[in-house]
Amino acid sequence: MSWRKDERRAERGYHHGNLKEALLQAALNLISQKGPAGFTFADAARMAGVSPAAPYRHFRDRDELLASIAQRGFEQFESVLTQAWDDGRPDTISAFERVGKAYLGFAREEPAFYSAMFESGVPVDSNPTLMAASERAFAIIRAAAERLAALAPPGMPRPPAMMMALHIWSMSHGVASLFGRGDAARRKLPMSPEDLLEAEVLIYLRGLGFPIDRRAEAAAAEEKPAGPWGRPK
Amino acid sequence: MSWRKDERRAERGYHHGNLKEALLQAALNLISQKGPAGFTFADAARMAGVSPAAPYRHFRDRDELLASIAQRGFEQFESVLTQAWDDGRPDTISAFERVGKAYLGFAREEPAFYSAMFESGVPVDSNPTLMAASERAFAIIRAAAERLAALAPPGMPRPPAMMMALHIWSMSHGVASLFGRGDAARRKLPMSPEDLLEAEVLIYLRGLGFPIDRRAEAAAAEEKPAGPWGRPK
DNA sequence: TGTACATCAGTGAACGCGCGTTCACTGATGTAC
DNA sequence: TGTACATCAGTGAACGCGCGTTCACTGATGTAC
Repeated sequence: MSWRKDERRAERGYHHGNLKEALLQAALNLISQKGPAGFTFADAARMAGVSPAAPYRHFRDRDELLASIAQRGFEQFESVLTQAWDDGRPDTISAFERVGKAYLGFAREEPAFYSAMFESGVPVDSNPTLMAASERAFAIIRAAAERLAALAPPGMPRPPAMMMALHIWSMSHGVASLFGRGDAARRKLPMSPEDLLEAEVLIYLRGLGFPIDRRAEAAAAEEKPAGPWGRPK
Repeated sequence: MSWRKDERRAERGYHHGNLKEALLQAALNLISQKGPAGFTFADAARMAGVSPAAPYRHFRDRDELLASIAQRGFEQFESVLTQAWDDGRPDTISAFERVGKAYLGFAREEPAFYSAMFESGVPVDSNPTLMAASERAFAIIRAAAERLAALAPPGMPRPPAMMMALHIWSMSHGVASLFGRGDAARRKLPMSPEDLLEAEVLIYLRGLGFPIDRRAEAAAAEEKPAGPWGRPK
């Protein structure tokens, strides 16, 4: 068995070269396998092929590693949302819908990041750089809401963008963490989380006075095969 | 130190009498202190004042204990929601609002239950009785949505109750788990989670065609002191 | 270009600790007669 | 009413294990001259 380790070492030499990165990747792997609770410092070291003392050169303790992951998660999240938003092209509404889908996509494809960011118990506001990363991600949603609010038809009271952003965020997070997660705790749903969220946001926007076509969202409900979804008789 | 333990034993005799209950309480305590990850079987035994082998008479392992807590959580959740709903008295809309507040109240006052139910990684659908308890709780929201849907004014297409229920649930869970939690991971908000959720639901219902007074929800936004909330200029 | 030296990343052995789990046991309780 | 016995809940000692953390160390890298 031990030749494996030796071989690894032979390949890479005494110095790893990129251990910090490797530890983050290893931890991510472990989190996505066993949840944020089920990874240990020693585990990560083992997976990266170094001795259990090596990680201490890069992280003070397990919590610091976890916080680093959450931070990187927020950065990647921001980048995904930014790309989806694409500064509101080609039009605000469809870009907005793309952001919603990107949100769910991230939660499903990166459950390890998502749970480190939102469910690991890392208190975001205790770490300034983590806090800043989190706020940069939220800022995308907020900017999109701002643009949407500016689109308010004449005669309609312009909704506060911050409120809209918080509403949209809570809808997205709610759907993602109940029905759209990438792990075993995902709850079954008689439709795709994407459709559920899209209908939810459209109805909400109509409630704010936006002229949303009623058929678009009705279609989302009707197209599905019958089931607990409860097609109206 | 050991007299403490002896004294405890002297008080209660050789048999504990209600150990299963005591273990559940102990675990709840530990979870609310350190999160669902931070409690151990041995810890719970110690807190209940019994030997580390004693819990095995009542639970196969840690996971079974955790599942029991989640189950009890859903039962209590159901009871809280049922009481708040009060079969739609005095009128459907205000009872519905009460349910929303009760949802947030439960999440804040029972963070240990809430996280065992929704964030502990216990897969709900792997355990039939847990699944059933979860469904009974959701059924209250669904029943309320049903009554609300039946209230649709003439000429308005009646919204599918299941969809409404899922939308409301995701909003409530989103607000609760981002802003309304009872532990350190709670995010700061320029208003109360209750007001945020209430406005969100009202706007949503208006989007479905319900005649919701616009002032009610505007008030929620305006009454607050200025801040990041972004009072319109 | 070569050499000496400082710096740094990773080693591996060691430690104390608490956990999960098992075991034969013992004390208490309930019940049959 | 009393006694014998079965059942059951909790004991406490023991185990192997893996974790977090420390330590003096060593091998590699970079740099000053």
